[in-house]
Amino acid sequence: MSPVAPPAPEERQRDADRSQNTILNAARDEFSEHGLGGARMDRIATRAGLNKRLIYYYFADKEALFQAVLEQSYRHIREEERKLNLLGLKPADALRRLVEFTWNYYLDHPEFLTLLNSANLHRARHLAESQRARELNSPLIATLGEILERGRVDGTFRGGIDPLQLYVSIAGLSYFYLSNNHTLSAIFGRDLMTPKAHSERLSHMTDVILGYVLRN
Amino acid sequence: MSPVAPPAPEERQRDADRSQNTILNAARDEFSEHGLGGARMDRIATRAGLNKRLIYYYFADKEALFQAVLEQSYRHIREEERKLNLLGLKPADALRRLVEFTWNYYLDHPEFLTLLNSANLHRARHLAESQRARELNSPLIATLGEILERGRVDGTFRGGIDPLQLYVSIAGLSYFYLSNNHTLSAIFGRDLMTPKAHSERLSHMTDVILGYVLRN
Amino acid sequence: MSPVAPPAPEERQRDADRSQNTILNAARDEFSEHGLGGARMDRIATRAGLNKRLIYYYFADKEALFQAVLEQSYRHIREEERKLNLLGLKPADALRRLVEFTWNYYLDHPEFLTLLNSANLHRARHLAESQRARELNSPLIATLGEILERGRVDGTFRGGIDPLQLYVSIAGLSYFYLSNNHTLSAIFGRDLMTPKAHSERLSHMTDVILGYVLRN
Amino acid sequence: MSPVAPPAPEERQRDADRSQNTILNAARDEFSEHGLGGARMDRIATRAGLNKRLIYYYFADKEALFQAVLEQSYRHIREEERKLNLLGLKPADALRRLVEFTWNYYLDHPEFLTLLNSANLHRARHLAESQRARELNSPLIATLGEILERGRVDGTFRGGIDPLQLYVSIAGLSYFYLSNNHTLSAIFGRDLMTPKAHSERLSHMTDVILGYVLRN
DNA sequence: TATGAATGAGAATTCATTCAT
DNA sequence: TATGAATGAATTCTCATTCAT
Repeated sequence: MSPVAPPAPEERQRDADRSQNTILNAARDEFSEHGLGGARMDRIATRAGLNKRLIYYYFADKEALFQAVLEQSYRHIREEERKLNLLGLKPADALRRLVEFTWNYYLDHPEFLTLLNSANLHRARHLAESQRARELNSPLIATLGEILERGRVDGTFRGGIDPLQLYVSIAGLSYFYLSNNHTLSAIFGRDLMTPKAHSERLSHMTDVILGYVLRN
Repeated sequence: MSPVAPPAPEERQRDADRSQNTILNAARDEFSEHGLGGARMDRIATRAGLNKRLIYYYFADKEALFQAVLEQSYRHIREEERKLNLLGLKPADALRRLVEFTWNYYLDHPEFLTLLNSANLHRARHLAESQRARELNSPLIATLGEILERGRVDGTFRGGIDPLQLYVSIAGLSYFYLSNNHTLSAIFGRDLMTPKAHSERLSHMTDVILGYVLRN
Repeated sequence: MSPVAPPAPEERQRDADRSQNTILNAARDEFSEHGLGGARMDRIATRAGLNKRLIYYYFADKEALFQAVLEQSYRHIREEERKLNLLGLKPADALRRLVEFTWNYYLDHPEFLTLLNSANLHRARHLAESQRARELNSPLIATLGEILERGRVDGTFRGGIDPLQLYVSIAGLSYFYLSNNHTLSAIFGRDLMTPKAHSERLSHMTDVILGYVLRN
Repeated sequence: MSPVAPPAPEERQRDADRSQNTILNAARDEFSEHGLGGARMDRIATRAGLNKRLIYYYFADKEALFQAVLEQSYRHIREEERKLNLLGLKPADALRRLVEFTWNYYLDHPEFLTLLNSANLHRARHLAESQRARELNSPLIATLGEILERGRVDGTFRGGIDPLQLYVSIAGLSYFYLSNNHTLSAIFGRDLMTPKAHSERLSHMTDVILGYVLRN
């Protein structure tokens, strides 16, 4: 007779959830370090400290796992974006805040950048197949539209700015620097990842965005 | 007597060069479509129309081949950059020209973007091991420095702009849009690759850069 | 309800052991027939009746497999040597017995000879890397030392004989004949593998060893 | 017009002979270091400093090359054996001389041992196919027969000794020690290749052979 | 005689995935 | 839910050999 009582159903469920999450995190790390093609199911299992077979129990296959990781990552950044509360700030401050947030998020979540690269290498097939692609739309586009409009109305911002274009620009300024920092460093022989370099970059990007947006 | 003259030694030599080049181009396409991990030596051979063994005859292994492709790609963009002759233009025009060139180059060479992504996924190890990493430094940094200085002197540009920061920003504005166009399109439900979208993007980027650089 | 009881855990475990052993035996045959360089992993799998992938599941690679085979072979001969119980015999009889045992072991285990040759071709690198190299030391050296001492004391043996030298000589007399029997036969045009030839050789070797050891 | 006169026919012949010999020596080294299965045609070409294609020009294929190497090696030891002139010595001295010669030859030509091992691994197929196998028969067997007979007649040697058995024994005593020195050293933890160890071995072997042959 | 280019067959090893329990 | 054993299909890389000159 087993001395340990079998777990109650809800406990088992909790274990299941925990295992799934452990796998997802392990997979996220593996995919972001090696890309989809370079990731190894074996390593994911090892990272998760779980049996490889279990991955297939919860996720259909490598592709589905990658899709799940991608969705999770998008969900996470979207949640963070939602917390920003930009509309409580003056338009120029809201933009400063957004530039700063984008920079810091990418800095703190380098895996997000490489995951996006992988997703694009595969032509976003994993998003196209996702049921929840639309949920992944950034709430910031609408917010940004409103900020730009307010700024235009109060006379501080120039008019005619497409929020999506601006969103892409803000993202691009951080993204390129961080995503390509290895090649940039190798080629320009300059360490781009020191705290000083970081603060210079943030300051530069803020200047660029505000320089563009502010009615001189 | 053979009716066809035997190829001169230089000619024969050129066969080897031609094979090597064919392989390099095929490899560039394969790596850029699938990444380093997803690329298949078999497919490279097929694309090149050459025996797989020959790839190993000329290049040590997959890694070395990737490195060669990367070097070639850098060399190519650097050559094009060199042709730009920005110093013959007025500072503001020179910046417009540079934004436009960067955009068009990335647009015409999507493989360059994905190769860079792969290189960075591997922490630029392939550049670090390259003998010629330094040759790959962009001539534009110096040129950009001179343009910025001239603009400052003639009173059209603000001062204190780091050429490297500006270079990275110009690149980033194009890069993010093009490299991530699949995920962006999937999520925002907007086709970013129409001619109209392209010209809007170019116009936006030019405004951003000049809006930042011009003294009010 | 399944009519067959599921194997107990120890049973299942034994499956793994059995597979490993099957592989080891197949590998031993393949390596001994073709040498390390000439052995084929595919053939080992076929001989074992198991999937080739399984070999890599249990053994890191060809080299590690060879090492495992080598260790197993040494362990086997050492076990047999241990059973000899030479100290229960009179010194001269003990030597006769040892010569006979060595001869018969080599005769019955031709794979041992070729494995040793392979190991030496590779400068015993596989033993050097073995954790258990020391366990493979022959118990016979000590035993032989005692036998020689007893014989010396009872006046039948000459003194001053190094047990290791004698051990090597006893082994060498059988080894050369059996390991090189193909070239010897080809060159001298005499079949060395008939029963008669065998018994003549054994008799000759015994004479050589005793002729040397006995105090005239 | 070429400033260098084309080589005279006999010179070309000399070049051809030289190339063949260079290849044979390179092949001997390669085969003896790696065995037949582990030898690489590429490395042989590199060792020879000649084009790989040339090997195929002179030798049909790898097997034929191995056969040629083997024949050459046998020819060489047979030549040296022929120079020994044992019949000019007293029987016991002749045997001492032979033991010593065998030992030194193996010591100075370790490649001969590994080549023999390879040949035997392949069941002496390469000798069987050789036209000149018979030439490779050792002249020592006859000589040894005569020595033994003289010794018997002059009362120093026991009778009834088979020269072939004795030849094999003399060879085996040296062979095992030298051919297996790596495994022996690894297992017994004793360096067998010091000058002191060598002279002890030679002395031991001489004692063994003479102890056996001498009439009490 | 000599050589650089090229190749098909094969070899070791890897990988995602499934079986059996 | 969880796992160790097993596998087929690749995948990278190697090798002896031949082509073309």
